[in-house]
Amino acid sequence: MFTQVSQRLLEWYKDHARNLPWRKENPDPYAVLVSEIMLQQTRVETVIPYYERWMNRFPNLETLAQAPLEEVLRYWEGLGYYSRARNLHRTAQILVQSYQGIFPQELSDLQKLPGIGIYTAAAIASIAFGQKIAAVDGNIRRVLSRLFQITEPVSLPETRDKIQNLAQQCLPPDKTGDYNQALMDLGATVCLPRFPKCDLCPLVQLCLAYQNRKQNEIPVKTGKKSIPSVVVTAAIIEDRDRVLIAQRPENGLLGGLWEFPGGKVENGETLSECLKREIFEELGVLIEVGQLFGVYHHAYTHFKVVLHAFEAQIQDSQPPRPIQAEEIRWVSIPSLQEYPMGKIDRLIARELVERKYGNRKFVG
DNA sequence: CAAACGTGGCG
DNA sequence: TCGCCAAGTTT
Repeated sequence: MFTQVSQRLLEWYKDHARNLPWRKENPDPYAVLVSEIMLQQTRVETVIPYYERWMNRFPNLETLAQAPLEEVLRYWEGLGYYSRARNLHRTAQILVQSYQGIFPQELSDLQKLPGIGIYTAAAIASIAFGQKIAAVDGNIRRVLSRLFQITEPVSLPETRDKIQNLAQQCLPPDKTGDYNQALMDLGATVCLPRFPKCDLCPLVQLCLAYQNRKQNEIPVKTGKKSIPSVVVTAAIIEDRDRVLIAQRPENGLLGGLWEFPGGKVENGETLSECLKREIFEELGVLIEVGQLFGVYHHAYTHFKVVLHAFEAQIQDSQPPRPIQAEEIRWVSIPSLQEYPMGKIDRLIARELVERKYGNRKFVG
């Protein structure tokens, strides 16, 4: 049965492999690394344009290692999970400085690099170096849980171990990179989360879930907790043609990105009181809160936010200083585009440009 | 080891 | 509007 799986899979892959920009006859380990990191928790269609721009600007380990982190984050902006970009940058520097720019081929060595966990290490080792290792991602967990009719929740560590072992048992003697990618492509194009296309599946005759008509009930997921909602304020503080932005601490949400300063509304506070308090705590200055600039809704992975942005002016003889921020800077409105930002702050920055200069230039 | 960590698309 | 999902890693 295990041999059948890989044989049918590899046969199917010859005709049905997706044509993706990072897939080459002899894959460049760097290209595999970049694509794998970008693809973590992120759709292929989203990644492709980012990958193309990235490889154009940072075509190899050396250019990435030498680039300033700020520019790296700017190229990553919009992809989310920004620690991936920082870790990828650090990994490039480590490989250049400590490995003479040559990738280690062993799973355990790869996994020591920042941002490279068990899946990514296995993907690089198999795809770029032909190592005999199963790389098991979300797609493959879905495919194999159906194929072997695994009814325990796939989120459980024991279940993951079980699936990892099954994937390893199905591993062919060679072409392990193709095997791993074939399983992923099957999951992405045929063995879909909802309404799998079993009539197109090369493994349908082997699939236990299909035989028992359970393909729509597997994989089993555990219920998720509901996520909280928070209200926050932000200040657009202008001084002549400059606006004040703050850089978030390196670790944590949107780490290292720039934003319009502000923070969470507390117990029974008005929006205006909140903003004055936050700016005093963060920047050490008193402000006057002006007109409402806009209200923005956004959903992160583990909470929702409603952000109220206000225009504001400093009413203080002291200049602002970075108390909680990594750094603060007065910048011209057009230069806002050079600073990496999260979704909401980028939207505010763009609206600021439009209101100042009309819908002509500088946008995007 | 459960929780933190982004964003866009879809029903 | 809303929940769920998508090539995981780190703490």
